[in-house]
Amino acid sequence: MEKTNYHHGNLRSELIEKAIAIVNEEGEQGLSIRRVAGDCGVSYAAPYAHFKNKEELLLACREYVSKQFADYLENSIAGKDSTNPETLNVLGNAYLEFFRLHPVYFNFVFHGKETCKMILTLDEVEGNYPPFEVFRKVCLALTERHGLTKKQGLARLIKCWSRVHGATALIISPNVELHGDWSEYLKTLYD
Amino acid sequence: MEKTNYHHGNLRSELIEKAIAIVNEEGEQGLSIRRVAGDCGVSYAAPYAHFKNKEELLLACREYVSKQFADYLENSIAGKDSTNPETLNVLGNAYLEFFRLHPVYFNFVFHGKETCKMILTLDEVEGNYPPFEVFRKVCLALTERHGLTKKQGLARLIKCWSRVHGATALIISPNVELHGDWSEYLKTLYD
DNA sequence: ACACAATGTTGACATTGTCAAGATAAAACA
DNA sequence: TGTTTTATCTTGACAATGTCAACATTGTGT
Repeated sequence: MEKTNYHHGNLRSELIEKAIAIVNEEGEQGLSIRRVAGDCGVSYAAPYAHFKNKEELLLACREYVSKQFADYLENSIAGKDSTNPETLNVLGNAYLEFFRLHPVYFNFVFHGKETCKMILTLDEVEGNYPPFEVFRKVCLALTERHGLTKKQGLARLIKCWSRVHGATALIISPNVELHGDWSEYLKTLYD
Repeated sequence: MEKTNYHHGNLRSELIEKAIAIVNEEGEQGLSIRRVAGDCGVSYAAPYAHFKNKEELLLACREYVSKQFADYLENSIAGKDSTNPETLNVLGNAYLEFFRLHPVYFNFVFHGKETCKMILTLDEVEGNYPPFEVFRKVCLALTERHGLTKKQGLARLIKCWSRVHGATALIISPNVELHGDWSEYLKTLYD
């Protein structure tokens, strides 16, 4: 494993990780296939053995980050009661916190075709966007527990996601300036 | 004006318009300086007499679109009473409608540094983001008319913008799929 | 041991952003 | 008016990049 350098052995994964590292350091516009390849110590065309083109690498990166995002959401409510309405707030806060920790990810992930494909429904859908799934499960539990209709439950799910997303977009944006502290407005934004 | 082709006479404006046309037809990734120049019937380096670099052209385009956006918002409430709370809803609907008419603009405009710079305040700020200004004025009138504090008024402004933005992001996204009609959920999203 | 598939390398080409040097027209000025 | 200055445009050049084709190397299964 150390004498031969010809076969990397783990290239696909490392390409994704190095690409994400670049996005974190310089933003998406600093990312080139050739540079990622270089960072992996591999020639500039090597990535094409693993990804059809740049867009596919980006897609894999967005999926990778989305998985991290979903995990972060899961962890925030680990052990909590899904039928407690408060849990939905915890989830919302985690949503915001994740992008506060990684501001670059917000535009990176929610941008581009074929990314974050999500079907807005209370029912389980194979392959639905993982972060959305976390919200969906909580909302489903809430809905069943409190005897709401599917339509009411879905309305709540959509409302919650939409509001948290909108608030995050505003709070995270480097172009938006607030004189004062966001915490004073958070409650208004969510509920 | 027709015999000489050397000097275009209106290049800066036409560059912006042709660039926006390309964004509308093929999205931002299909836009190159050289192509825009070609569409204007001018050589590939001509744009550099008007814009320092590609980013400056993009910036001008985003400003151009933002102005259209602000005009659209203004028109939606022309002649309406700013002290009527309903006017804020009208504005929110116009926000959504604008991006329904031009879905590409949503990511185009709200993306990139130095774009859509806005200062969240109820007070007038020279050069604040024009579309935001429309919302701000209505909220200010509302605040004064109903004897709210500045903080309450600002909270309302932020809440409104944030919610409308979040809802629009969801509704507009080509990656989000809803079984059914958005109109059933709109009321929940806004209020 | 051998054939095949997976993976990696180099060379090549088109596209693009950007600059420098020079051409041309318009505007300012004497 | 004729000249000079400035704004605008053209061509040529270069580096970075995405992508492909041809070939090299390694691992795998028969």
